[in-house]
Amino acid sequence: MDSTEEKNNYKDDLLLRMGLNDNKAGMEGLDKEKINKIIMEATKGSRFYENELKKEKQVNQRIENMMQQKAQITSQQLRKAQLQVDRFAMELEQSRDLNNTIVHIDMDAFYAAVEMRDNPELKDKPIAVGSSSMLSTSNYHARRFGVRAAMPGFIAKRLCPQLIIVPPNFDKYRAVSREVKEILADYDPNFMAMSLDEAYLNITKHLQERQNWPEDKRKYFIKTGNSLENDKPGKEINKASECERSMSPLLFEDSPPDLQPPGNTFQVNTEEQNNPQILQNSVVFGTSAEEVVKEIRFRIEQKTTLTASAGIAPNTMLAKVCSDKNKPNGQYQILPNRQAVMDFIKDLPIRKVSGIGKVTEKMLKALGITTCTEIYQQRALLSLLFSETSWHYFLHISLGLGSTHLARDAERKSMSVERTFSEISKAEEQYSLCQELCSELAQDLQKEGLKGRTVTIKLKNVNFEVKTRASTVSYVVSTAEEIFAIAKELLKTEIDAEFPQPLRLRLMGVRLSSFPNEEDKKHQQRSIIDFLQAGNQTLSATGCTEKIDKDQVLKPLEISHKTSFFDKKRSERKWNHQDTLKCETMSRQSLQTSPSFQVLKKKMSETSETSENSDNGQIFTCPVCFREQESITLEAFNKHVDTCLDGPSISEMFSYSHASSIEVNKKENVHHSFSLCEKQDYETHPNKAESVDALSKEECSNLPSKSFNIEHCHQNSSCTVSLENEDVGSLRRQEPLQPHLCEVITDQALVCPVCNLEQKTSDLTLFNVHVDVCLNKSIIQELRKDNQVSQPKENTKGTGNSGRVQKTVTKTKRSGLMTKYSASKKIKPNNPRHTLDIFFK
DNA sequence: GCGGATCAC
DNA sequence: TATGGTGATCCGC
Repeated sequence: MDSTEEKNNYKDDLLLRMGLNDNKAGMEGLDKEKINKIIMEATKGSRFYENELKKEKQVNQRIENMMQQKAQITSQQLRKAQLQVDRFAMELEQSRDLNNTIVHIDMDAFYAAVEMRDNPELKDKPIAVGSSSMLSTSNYHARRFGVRAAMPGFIAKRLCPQLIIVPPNFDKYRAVSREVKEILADYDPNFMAMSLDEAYLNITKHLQERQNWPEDKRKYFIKTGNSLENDKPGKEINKASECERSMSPLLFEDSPPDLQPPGNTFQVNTEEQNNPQILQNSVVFGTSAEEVVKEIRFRIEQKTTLTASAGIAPNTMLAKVCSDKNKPNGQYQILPNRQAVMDFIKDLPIRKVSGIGKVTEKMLKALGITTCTEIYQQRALLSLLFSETSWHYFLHISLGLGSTHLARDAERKSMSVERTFSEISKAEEQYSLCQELCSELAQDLQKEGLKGRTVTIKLKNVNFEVKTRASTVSYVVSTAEEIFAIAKELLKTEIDAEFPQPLRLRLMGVRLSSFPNEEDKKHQQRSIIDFLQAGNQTLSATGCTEKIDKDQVLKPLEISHKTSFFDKKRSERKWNHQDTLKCETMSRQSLQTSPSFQVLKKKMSETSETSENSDNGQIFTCPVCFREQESITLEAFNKHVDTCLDGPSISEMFSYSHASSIEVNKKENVHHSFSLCEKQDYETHPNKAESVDALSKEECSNLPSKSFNIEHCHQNSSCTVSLENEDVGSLRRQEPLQPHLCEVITDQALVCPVCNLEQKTSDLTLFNVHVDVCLNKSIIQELRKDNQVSQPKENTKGTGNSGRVQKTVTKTKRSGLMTKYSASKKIKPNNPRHTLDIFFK
């Protein structure tokens, strides 16, 4: 969103009593005091407020610590630091690069502006986009009442009872954004979009080329209607212009007139003011950077009827600050010479700089620093009080330095889903919710073909306290079931830790990270060959040799060369399935010989030789699921193959949810991860979307689609599911999430060698995941105790943790572990995404 | 690698 | 009645 005003949201005013806000209270609006009073009344005593106070105290503590540290600094240390910092500053100065022209474009009150454009009724009214619980943005009219982005709608309503809150239409914003993007690409095909309404351009090259452009190429006709396209230079457009400014749906009365750029009405440059004929209905833009940006803004407004603000400077940091200076509907340039830069920087409040937030501002303020000049004056001190990264950053700012090139879109590092809801305290509902989030995440991951090794859950309780818990495994995961298997364990730990009190949650999130990087991927390519060469031994260890030959393993590879990404994914899944079927009859390994135990033993003893195996660190491709396995050891790889053969989480889902099926409310239990059956059913019977676990055994077998048969069901939820031949075909066509056949043996009790607890699950995958997670936990605990990881885990567990283990057992017995998967509470779609960056990618 | 914090949008 | 979702990064373990 735009403007630094919004950065200083009401909380700052309220809790931190920050400096002046540039709210120009008109007759119609409210003054600052009134605004604060109303906000305070609405917020005081709330859990949210209490948490804000708590956070504020933490920040104050941090500042106090810093001040103590400062007090201990000797003048000698300071002098020494001064020399060091100045040396670095000198280097920075020498590397100063003023040769690039960077532009930052920022749409004015974007979402609100779009809504006003498309609904004239809203034009003269205060509006905001969002919901009663959170606003994304407000128009300038509403801002006069103190209504800001990131403010809950219900408080905004108290500030401004006439406020109209419009629910967001992201599809529309994306479409408008795309139009803007098309224009931007003309000036820099590699422009960098920060969100739907913000982007950086490097127009250096464009400027060079433009110097030789004839006037014709810089000429645009003015239109006032919006029916015709006016996006190409020299194209004739409809009727003559009225004042362009009136086209804007925004109200700009509070925009400082002296700051309006001279070309605000696009009155063009002097050259063609001499040509009245052209002035009638067209404009010619000059060749300077300023003219280019005017042209961009002109074209944006012509095309979308929306206004943008812009900043022009030698680097991104400055350009960003500039675009805020003459907002809305204005632009500002810092000329590319050192003096101009330093003049601009001189009194610039540090808070205006992107990257300096509320907390940093407050910390620096405690050191008497509010402007960039003051940063420079205190540079030696800062180098002693802050990390190297931080003081380097501060020094850059104080010298007016920033990026002079736009970074290529970096590879994604994580993907997540989170949701806020009204309180959920029942464990079953929490698991169920977690499962849904995992499904959503898996869908998103699939769209980008991502797999990762670290699963993180995020929990926020009703007091707004946030916790994250992560677990990293040695293999990549991507399906809902795989992710949930890990997330569930993390959640369980938290639930258990709070027992007998419930976790009272208001938000839950799931994130996947540790995606293999390019290096890893190359490695994987090689490893396929390695696998084929060395694979026979590997396979024989799993007893799979005779089932899979090299041709079969090669198939997906060949396909991948010829077909699209999605086709490739599809075929991978087909192959997964076929391979699984081939291995279906394979005899199960007994737990004792299961490779996961070998890995476990090795990890536990951790004695000396990390690698007696020559395959250490190699990456294999699993012959069953055909996913690359970045295994540390052959055993780990074997373990994976093992679990793959065991067929993962469908069975787990089934056993997990089926136990509760009797009590489950069918209607609400709409989309659990029982994708095999559910999806099948979905295709042919769209309105019969109840998940299978909501149905009894009899109902199951009576399902019209007959996608599966349950051969037997114990009371303790053990089921054996088999697919008939024709169903296999249809499943393949439909790309099931988990194309594994599954068989569940429940009578066998598995005892985790780490926590010593009996695991009620019979699914080996699930069990292995548990052991994995458990092991991670215990290693961490071990490390925290500052011990060498050498004692057997049983001992470890016996000491500090026994109480909790016991408790867990109790709880496990109580709930039978087969936690009910009743439907989660209806989640209020409180606030949809604000920014969907995928659009620009 | 983990978890809390900060920041941007 | 009621205070968001996504992604990145940094720091101190």
